[in-house]
Amino acid sequence: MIGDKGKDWHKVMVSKENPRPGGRSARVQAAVHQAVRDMLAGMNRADVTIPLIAQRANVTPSTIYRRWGDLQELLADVAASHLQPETEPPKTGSARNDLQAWAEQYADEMSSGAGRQMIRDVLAVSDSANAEKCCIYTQQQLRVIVARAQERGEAFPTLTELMDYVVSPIMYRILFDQVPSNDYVRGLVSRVMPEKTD
Amino acid sequence: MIGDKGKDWHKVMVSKENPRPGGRSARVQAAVHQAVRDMLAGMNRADVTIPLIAQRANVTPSTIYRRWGDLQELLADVAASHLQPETEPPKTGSARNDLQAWAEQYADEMSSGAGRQMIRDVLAVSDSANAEKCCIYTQQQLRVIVARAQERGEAFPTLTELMDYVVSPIMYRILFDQVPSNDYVRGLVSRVMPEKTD
DNA sequence: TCACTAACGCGAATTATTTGCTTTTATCTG
DNA sequence: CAGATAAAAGCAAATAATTCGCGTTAGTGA
Repeated sequence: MIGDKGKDWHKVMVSKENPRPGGRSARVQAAVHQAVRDMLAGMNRADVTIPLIAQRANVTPSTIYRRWGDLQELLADVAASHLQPETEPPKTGSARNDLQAWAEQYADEMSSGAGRQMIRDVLAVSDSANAEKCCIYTQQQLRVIVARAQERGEAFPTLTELMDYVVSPIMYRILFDQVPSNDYVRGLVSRVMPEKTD
Repeated sequence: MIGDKGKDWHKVMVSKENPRPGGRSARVQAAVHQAVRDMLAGMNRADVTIPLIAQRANVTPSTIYRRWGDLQELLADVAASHLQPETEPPKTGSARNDLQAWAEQYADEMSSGAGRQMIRDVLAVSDSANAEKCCIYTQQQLRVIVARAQERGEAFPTLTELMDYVVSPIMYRILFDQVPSNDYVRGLVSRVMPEKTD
């Protein structure tokens, strides 16, 4: 039947999400997220409070408290949803170049003031669900590059090796040390690639 | 002159510390830190508030607000001061074993509930001074091991390699992924050591 | 269309935070 | 070893954030 009038496709689609994702609830979530992003961009972090966010989102503070609990959790939620990459790693000539380009961009994004802060926000919450999400996003990106290499028959590190020897050092430096330079990132890539002229 | 009665040696010693570290100020700091540790150990994290800490430390809340600003900064301060190792890495037979033993213990400590939480506390604050402290502590430990290897003339990775390929992957997993197993840590150590029977 | 209820809004009660002022006491000077 | 000085602590009132009970709105399923 063509005009099936599907009566419950969305019920299935979102079955694992919030029990009542329709209309208003979704609007509130969007408005609150947007308000947080705007305020984070335009003012001192310490001045961002839940009452202010609520005002800007045209929502009652108690709504935010009931849905998110406290500011930290809200910030972590917003940060995690922005750490999700929206595009695949760009294709270059080779898998190796794909990796290098991806790693440099990853390091750049995460090193920026906004990126660093988002990571901190995600990690600040004791429930590590958001942190794991970030890890999974990264792995998804890398899996694409690994798959391309396989298709072409190029020798390539495993996903685990990439996480351990490229992603981890970048993230450690961003969090604990000074931000990684492009040269540093290129060095990490060289280290995990099978011998090559470089 | 022997009984020099040095009148300002301590002024020099602590010149980079708080401007007034003597007596009362130090007592307050100790009492507050102790109160935080006790409460963190014995109750739900979400129930730890500054007024409660103040009560337990026999101090006025405003004292804490004035010195530390907010709960996050206080927790970060307490966590950082406990992340400082108090002993040198234990000596085993070889530098390689020193490294392996140290890495396993490091991973264990940091993976524990308390350890993870301390790291999160340290990272949660935007001023990254505490985070850098942690990094420096780790490097100090590793430098001892590297120096021992040099003394004995053993081939050994550089400090940078150890940070990038042993410490970073451990920390990444603790923060974003599942906690590293002992086998995993041993694998990391094998990877950075010059070819060996393993 | 109607019943049902999750999620929101409202406002009062509670709790945390800020702030101006006073008091204590570490540190410096003579 | 007295003062003198001022940093840090205490106190309490004012402000702001958070919680909570209860009534209302509006997705959802029949």
